[in-house]
Amino acid sequence: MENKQKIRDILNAAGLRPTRQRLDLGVLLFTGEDRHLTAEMLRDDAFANNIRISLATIYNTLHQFTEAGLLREVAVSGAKTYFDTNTGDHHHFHLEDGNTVLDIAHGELKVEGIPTPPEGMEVSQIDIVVHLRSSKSD
Amino acid sequence: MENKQKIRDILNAAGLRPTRQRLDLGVLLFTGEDRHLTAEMLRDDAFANNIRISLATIYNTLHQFTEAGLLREVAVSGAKTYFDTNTGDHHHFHLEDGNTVLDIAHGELKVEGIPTPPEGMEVSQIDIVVHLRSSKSD
DNA sequence: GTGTTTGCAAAGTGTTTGCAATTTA
DNA sequence: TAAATTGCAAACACTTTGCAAACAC
Repeated sequence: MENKQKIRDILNAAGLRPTRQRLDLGVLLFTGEDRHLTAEMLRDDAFANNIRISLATIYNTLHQFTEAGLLREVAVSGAKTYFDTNTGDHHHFHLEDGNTVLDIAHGELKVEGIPTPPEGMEVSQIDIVVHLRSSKSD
Repeated sequence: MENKQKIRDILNAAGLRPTRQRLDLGVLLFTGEDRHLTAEMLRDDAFANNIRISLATIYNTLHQFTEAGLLREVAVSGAKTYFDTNTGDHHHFHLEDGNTVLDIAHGELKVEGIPTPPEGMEVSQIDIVVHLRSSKSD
């Protein structure tokens, strides 16, 4: 499977040992479309693909990948932490069901007038979450 | 104490019975400056003011106030839920220490180009969090 | 009095940690 | 083989819930 080799390269570049678990998760995360997922979603996905990985390792791996710049943590709302495989500059829709996060295409949304941070502080990131509710008018 | 009467009016208007706990918390929340706080911060604040209230009631009250439109829930990051006594249209700074949330004055920041929500959805709220880190260059 | 609210303790989520066993280089 | 990684179970932080006692109207 050529996917595995690609992931192996990514891990090497990030200085992470290509263990079975990291390779398997890497394939799930970095093959195909960009995704937003929680630790639990990834665990379920792994299970569905007959990959046995403990939740602790899922968490470890997600954080290592994030530290290596392969993922981006997204704080949308509530208790769960989402990880985004799209590390580029973009923002998010968050659905009221509390379980769905979608990308807003880069450029579709812009901030105007970044406010001056308080003394001794600087902006490290700007997160915009557009909360959505269903517009049923029945 | 005239504060108590003001809070009593607010509670009445919101259809909430003016119980001792709701009055006391109301005074803490709606007297003086706008605040951002977690349930635990409010509990500590209450204790410091010799007000005995269980954490369960703090949570209940925060949610009831939020539902009544007296507070606004702010999802900045991490596990804790912040409640903002400023229910107006504004956004937030979030400090890297993970414990401080500050208002960005209304108008200092604007979104340009609100993206089209997916089919059947409509925008219910836009949250902007400007994450800050200390700019120490020592 | 009657329905609402409170407070406790217990249960529930989502996440992290300690550490022995396993795997990688 | 030495160092890094895994997995389990236990610990954790934050929040919610069930229900009897207390309270507001």
